[in-house]
Amino acid sequence: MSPEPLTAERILEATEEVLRRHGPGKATVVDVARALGVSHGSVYRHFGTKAALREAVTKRWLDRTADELRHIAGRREQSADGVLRAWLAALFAAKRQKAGGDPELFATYEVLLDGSSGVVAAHLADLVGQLTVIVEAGVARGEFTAVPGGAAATAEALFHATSRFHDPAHAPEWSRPGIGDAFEATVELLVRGLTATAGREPGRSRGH
Amino acid sequence: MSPEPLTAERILEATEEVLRRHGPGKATVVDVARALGVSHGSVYRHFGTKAALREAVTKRWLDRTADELRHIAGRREQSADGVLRAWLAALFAAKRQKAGGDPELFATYEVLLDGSSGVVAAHLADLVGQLTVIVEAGVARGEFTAVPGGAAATAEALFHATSRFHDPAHAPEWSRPGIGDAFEATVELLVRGLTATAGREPGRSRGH
DNA sequence: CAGATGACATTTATCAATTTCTGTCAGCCG
DNA sequence: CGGCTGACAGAAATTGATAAATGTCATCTG
Repeated sequence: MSPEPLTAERILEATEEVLRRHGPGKATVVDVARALGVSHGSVYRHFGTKAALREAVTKRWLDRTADELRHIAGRREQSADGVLRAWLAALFAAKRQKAGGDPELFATYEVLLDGSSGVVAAHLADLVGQLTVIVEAGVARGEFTAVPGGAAATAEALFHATSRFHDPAHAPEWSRPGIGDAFEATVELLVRGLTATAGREPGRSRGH
Repeated sequence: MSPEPLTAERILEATEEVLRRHGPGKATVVDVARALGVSHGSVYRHFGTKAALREAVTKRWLDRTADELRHIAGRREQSADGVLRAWLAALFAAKRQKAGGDPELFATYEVLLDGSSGVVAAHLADLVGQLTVIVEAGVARGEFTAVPGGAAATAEALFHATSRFHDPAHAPEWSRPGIGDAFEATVELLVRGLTATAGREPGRSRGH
């Protein structure tokens, strides 16, 4: 009655399916076990806790996006400006697609996200790391000027400055009409800031 | 037994006090009435609904910050760069102070905020309006270059790009050690983008 | 004996009964 | 007569008893 061996991978697939069917609130590990035709005790052999199972399935979901972006960040044949724009656009597009394509599943993962802070932190660190690579490449070419604090601080600033276009908390805005223009405007402003002439005095005039 | 006439203002003060005492979940309009020594029917004479009362008290709270900032936005004796930096720093400082000074009360208003979407929208529009004034002044002086879309679109981009430092959703991060540097880095990047040489080609190189 | 099972204790969710709160309004009071 | 009251109906929150889920582990099975 067990055609294939019970592997972590199969459990994760079944979990995704159960989550898609029942939603985050009503998906139990008994449901997952039933979908696989095994007892729930067997699931606990692979994932010691329900939270661990949810985190694993969340990680998988996040990694899919991160891997998609990684190869853009690695491009060297293009101007840093172009790579940065492409990467940010791809990030926005990926998130928008996930939110717009299957809203219920997206809502499910939104719930899962704030139960797996460690996984999310790692994901965000990964993305900021990719941005850091892009910024460093741009600085090396003399195209970009990093802010005081270096490429890592610059990447973090870029990431947070664009959070309206990738943070799930802002997902409701992504279907608004002017959002594409707002994205363009923000990216334009940030790219201008990065490509500002290096020799110029950064302007540290204090506020009051 | 009624020393002063029952005015909307007195009700709002009592409501703030009750909210501070009981928190948003357990603050009832009967509590507010009792604090004022009147029946709850009298409160309903001034605020037709509990939601209206909560919105009014929320508006008061938000307006305090907005008014503080308004006079900074109006400064003309200073460089636009300086005004912008001062305004953003004041916004961040005000929010940080509210969140750090009385965390429980801040949490209370956080709950209130997502029950009064209209009031919040108006508040955000007000702040973006102030930023627009600053950007317009900078453009008029030849200090700033707006992004395609004009001063309003630029102001909106600035506002969203700095949301990590004023959106209550990010309040937990405001007590982290490096947050001041992160703020400086972000503002630096944005100001550079605004003050970028007007003659330069904005760089519309497409991603892929 | 590696891997799965299902009975079990403990925690967490569900549901209906009961209480409390919101919002209205006819009447009271100064 | 303008402003306040308090009894009331319907809506929402609380409670406590019941059911279901999580996580453990001695036992079984191939």
